[in-house]
Amino acid sequence: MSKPSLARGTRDFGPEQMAKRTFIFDTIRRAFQRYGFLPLETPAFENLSVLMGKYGEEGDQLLFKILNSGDFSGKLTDPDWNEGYKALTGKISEKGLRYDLTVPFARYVVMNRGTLAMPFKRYQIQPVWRADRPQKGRYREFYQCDADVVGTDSLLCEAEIVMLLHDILPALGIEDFTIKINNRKILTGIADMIGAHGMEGPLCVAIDKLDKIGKEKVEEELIQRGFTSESILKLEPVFSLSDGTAPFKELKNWLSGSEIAMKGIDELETVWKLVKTLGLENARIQFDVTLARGLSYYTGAIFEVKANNVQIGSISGGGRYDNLTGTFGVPGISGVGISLGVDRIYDVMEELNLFPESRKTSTQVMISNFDEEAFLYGLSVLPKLRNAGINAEIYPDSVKLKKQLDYADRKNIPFVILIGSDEIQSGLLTLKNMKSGEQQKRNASDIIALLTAERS
RNA sequence: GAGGUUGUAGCUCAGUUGGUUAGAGCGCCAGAUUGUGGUUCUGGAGGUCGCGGGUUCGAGACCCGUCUCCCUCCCCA
Repeated sequence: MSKPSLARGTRDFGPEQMAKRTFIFDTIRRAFQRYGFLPLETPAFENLSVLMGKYGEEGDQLLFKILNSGDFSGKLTDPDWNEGYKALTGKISEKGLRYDLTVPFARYVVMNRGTLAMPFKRYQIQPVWRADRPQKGRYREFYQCDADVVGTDSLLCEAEIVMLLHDILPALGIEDFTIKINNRKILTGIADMIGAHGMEGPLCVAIDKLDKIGKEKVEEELIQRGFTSESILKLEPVFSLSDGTAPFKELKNWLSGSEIAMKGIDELETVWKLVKTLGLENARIQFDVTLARGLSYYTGAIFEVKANNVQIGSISGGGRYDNLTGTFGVPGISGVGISLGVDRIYDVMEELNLFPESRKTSTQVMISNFDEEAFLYGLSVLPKLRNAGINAEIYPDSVKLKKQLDYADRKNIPFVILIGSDEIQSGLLTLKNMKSGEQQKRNASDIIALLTAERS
């Protein structure tokens, strides 16, 4: 016999936590549906050929791989063992747990492109798995809520994502948040402008840390990553720009020589305009050149949402990807989407005390079980309550009333029906209000009417 | 994957330089109360001290390994 334990980075969710999580899921799902997204679910695991190479090298490493079933090592030869673990992995594992919902979605779109009404809008709420080291707000199994549109380049999609976030987060009580937006094309243009063509990857990683470690440290890191001091000098405008409120003009002057950067700026300006046209006042959107995060497949807009005044990383992220389906052989389908992290939103709401006070119980009334005769009588009342739409249960054992009331108390059941010989004889049951302690004698249909009224 | 930190009852934690039988609060169970929960009082149960090895006459404490929690880096929801 061994002590039970949870796998690293995983958690159980008890009834109380589930009530809160369900509240989040329901709020998000309702919003997704209101914007015309349709539901989709995909398998927990996929063939590794689908997942590998989509998230960069780092991502490949964080994929949970599933060992082939059966005699996975039978066909291995001595050279296989000496080729290193990466080559070996390919020979003993063909499947992996999904790392996000976007790539499985792209796979689905490619496999079903003939039958989908394009542009196709889908939402998907499922867990994903990542084999990284757990930390605050970071788990190895967590839920993502994704909404994506594929099959259109329209920047309305980006604007709608902004709207969607402005619907969902306040509905959850998160009023103080910032949607940071950047565009991959601008980053590409910057890399070109400073004479570091194709190096936007490392550039992004370093720049992204600006607000965390400061300008000097960023410059140090850039040198370490192989940028020339000349390039870094040319990068100067980025630092002065980063906290401006309407930096597009400056940015245009600086990057006028880069066609691709100008296109990126233009795209962002359009998004800003569309958001305004959609009637959103005081949008919590902020352009941030230093926002460089994003999985390797992003090509246009990049989003990241931060809840302010909390010690938790971003609660949402997303962006536009032009060639994700291309990696499955079907190019030319552009997509854009957003992903909300339920587990982090939960942590934020917990930290800010934002969960509405909800009834911790689902049972509204419990019938006591005094003795055999009363039990049988109770069984005849129970279905009447349930048929009337009242959540009801009967205590299953004939034990001391004290114990039964204690159970009701602990389960936060607001009403108890006491049935004994008196009640059976008169047909008037004792309805006890557990909060006030008061009791009244009523017949079954009166009780149903009372409880129904109580519920609303 | 690199570095740091933590682990003692169901929970939160004490436990002296290594020394008898490892403690407290809360919770749990039972009784006070044979038809009445929360409050109170009384009593009780509950520990391979994360796991494995080592040092020692003797280890919860010291050493090594390992797992886990939390944190920093990397990266991300």
